[in-house]
Amino acid sequence: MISIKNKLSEKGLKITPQRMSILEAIYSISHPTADDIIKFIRQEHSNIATGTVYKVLDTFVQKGLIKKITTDKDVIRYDSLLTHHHHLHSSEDVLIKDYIDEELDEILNEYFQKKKINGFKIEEITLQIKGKFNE
Amino acid sequence: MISIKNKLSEKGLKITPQRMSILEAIYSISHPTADDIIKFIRQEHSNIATGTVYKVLDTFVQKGLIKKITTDKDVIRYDSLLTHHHHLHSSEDVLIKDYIDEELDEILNEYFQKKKINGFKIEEITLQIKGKFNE
DNA sequence: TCTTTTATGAGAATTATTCTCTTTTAAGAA
DNA sequence: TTCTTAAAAGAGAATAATTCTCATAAAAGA
Repeated sequence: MISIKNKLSEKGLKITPQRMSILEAIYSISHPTADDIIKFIRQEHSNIATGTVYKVLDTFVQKGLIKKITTDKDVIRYDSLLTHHHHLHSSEDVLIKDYIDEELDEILNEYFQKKKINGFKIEEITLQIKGKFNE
Repeated sequence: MISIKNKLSEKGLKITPQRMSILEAIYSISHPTADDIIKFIRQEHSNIATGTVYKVLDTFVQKGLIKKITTDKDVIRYDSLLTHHHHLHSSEDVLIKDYIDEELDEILNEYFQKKKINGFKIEEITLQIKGKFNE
């Protein structure tokens, strides 16, 4: 809990029970939607206004505490893993898993160091790897 | 126009004025949203029901005539470019450009031929390349 | 403890999308 | 060409996700 408070104050955010619950929820649920977070908080703790959740999530994204993930399949999801990574998307359902691969990142960096894209300055490369999870 | 008809009948789809307009719109607008398509058709030609547009877009995706693209920023967009490619996403606005790079695809294929991902069978790899477009 | 700024709550509003059901139409058969 | 029928389109209601508004509450520093 102390570390959640720290994460908020590190970013200059006021510490409120709502923000702490939301951040806890994001750490507890894998790639949650806003609705997942609302349900989690309402079941575990007290009530929370949906508007608050959306507003706080925006704030967290702005401050770099979490990231958005998008898929073809449904609404926006949030990701608490901040180290650079990619995503494995199930082609059959909604499942998403994080995929960390520094060797791959290295290869991509080298590749795009040589091969410039005309009129475009790369900031971040994320792979959407679509496929099938077995068992 | 004949080629649009052909594209529909190739996929076993009935040729209707609505489907032709929608397909035309997708070819005319870069990475349109459903709403972009509706506006385009209503300004150029006749009226069309929004439900029809959504239904037809789904059908087209199902049949492989177009693909969905997602961004962090807004709603689902559609892509008429069918050859495998990646996307350059502006970090400043909503602009998306197609990025075709067969050399890169080759490198990725080779890489993942060697390095298997445990419990996952890759079907398609798409890069989301975020950055800045300079004029 | 007080003050001020910022956050939260409640619910209305908006937006995107889907659904339902009736009417229309494309396309192959006669 | 006309007929038949399955499939598509239309209209608009319904739903879902998200945003907005504004009054109230509560952090955090003075």
